[in-house]
Amino acid sequence: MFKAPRGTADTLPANQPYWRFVEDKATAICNLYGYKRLDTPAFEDYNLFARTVGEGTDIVTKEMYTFEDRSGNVMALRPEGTASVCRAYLEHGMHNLPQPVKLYYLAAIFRYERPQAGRYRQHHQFGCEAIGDADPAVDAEVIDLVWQFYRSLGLKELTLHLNSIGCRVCRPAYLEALKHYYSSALNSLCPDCRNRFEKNPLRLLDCKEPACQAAADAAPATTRSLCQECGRHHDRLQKYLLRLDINFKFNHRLVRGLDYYTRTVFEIQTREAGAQTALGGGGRYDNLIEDLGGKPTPAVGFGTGIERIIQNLITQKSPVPPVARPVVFIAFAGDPARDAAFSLASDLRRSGISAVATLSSRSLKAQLKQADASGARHTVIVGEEELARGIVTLRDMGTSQQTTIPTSDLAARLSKT
RNA sequence: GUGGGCGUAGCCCAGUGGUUUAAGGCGCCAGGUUGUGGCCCUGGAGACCGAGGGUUCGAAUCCCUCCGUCCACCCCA
Repeated sequence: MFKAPRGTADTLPANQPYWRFVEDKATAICNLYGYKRLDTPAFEDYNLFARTVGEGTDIVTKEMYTFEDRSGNVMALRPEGTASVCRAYLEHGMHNLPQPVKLYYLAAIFRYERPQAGRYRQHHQFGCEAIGDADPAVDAEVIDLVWQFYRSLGLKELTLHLNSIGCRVCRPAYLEALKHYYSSALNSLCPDCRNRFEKNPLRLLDCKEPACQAAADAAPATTRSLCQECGRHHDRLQKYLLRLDINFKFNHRLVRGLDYYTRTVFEIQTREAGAQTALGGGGRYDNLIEDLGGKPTPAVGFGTGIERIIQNLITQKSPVPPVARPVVFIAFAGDPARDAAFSLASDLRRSGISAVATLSSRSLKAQLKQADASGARHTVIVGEEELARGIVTLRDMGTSQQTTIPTSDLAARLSKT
């Protein structure tokens, strides 16, 4: 028997209400904030991701689905959303539009990981990008958008973590200071951290090893080494967040795992859902567009995981809108009426009334049972007697009240309910 | 990639001192009402007990390997 590939899942009808709910809220919030939808291909040139996410990152080195197509082009399934959006921005000359260009996506994301609670090989993200404006008010708006999105879903116990990791001007000096701080304690660090010390010192701060926690906690904060511009940006962003009444927790150890971030980085964390506390995150990436061959273009955005949101909704027992139910179920009494019932269902649908009918020969009892399970508010019963008189029996499934009405009045009657 | 738990019908699961028609519940189908649902009763279908190999007279049950799944690390959504 075939099974869904490891780390992937079917979204069954029973779970669709959650997906519909989350996607509808995402769409609504984007309409509210003036973000336009952009869909991009599920795979891109390998180098698009390698260059932006970072050659040395875990995502690129061991998590990307990389393959050669039949012409020998090296491609990769998208492991994140931002690079594709930036590629599309450049490809379609969106710098000619009023800036910032505000875009959102709902897309499948692929990473070859060992699955566990809240972590899959194919997951889905809702993300927004505001490209072409360096003002911290844009950072604030993006954070506000995702925060209000979570609120509209009814998510509770969320914490916004905020940090600034500087820019090309001030980060080199900070990294030197960080390495200087760590250099004396190298032997007490975990092997990963010793490796990070050489390859990506910023990630030293992110280590979860208990032995390294103390060192990371006491490490110099990025914000202490920010250049004047970055410092001012960071301060102004915080003022905007206060103005928006959004609480945040300053977290000097928040650095994020993608190389393209500059200045603002943030993450929204939740208590629920096991070890996966990150519901969403993002930040500013002022060099990314330029690195892809465009003019220097500042930008900021976020991505949030839909599976993790749904997991939270479920553990929180949040109610979600139910799926649509049929208005009417068509049953027949006795085989001679089957064809009439079949046609009646079709006629009702052509009038825009959602109708479900029994298609094969079954007892009326079985049909009523199906009608009950379908959730239909009414059941129409057509039998030989009704056929002869040009009427149908209309049963209200809630009250069990039955009436007979002329078949010709049925559509009008059902439209009213 | 590393470590641990678990794999019995669509779902939840009993059975792991070796010999069973592999039990039960939900769901499904049918009947109890030859034109009527949600409750109840009765019956039925549905499992080569994750896969392969081994030990044995005999394995769902013991051993090995693999696969899958879950949880955690790593990393992230």
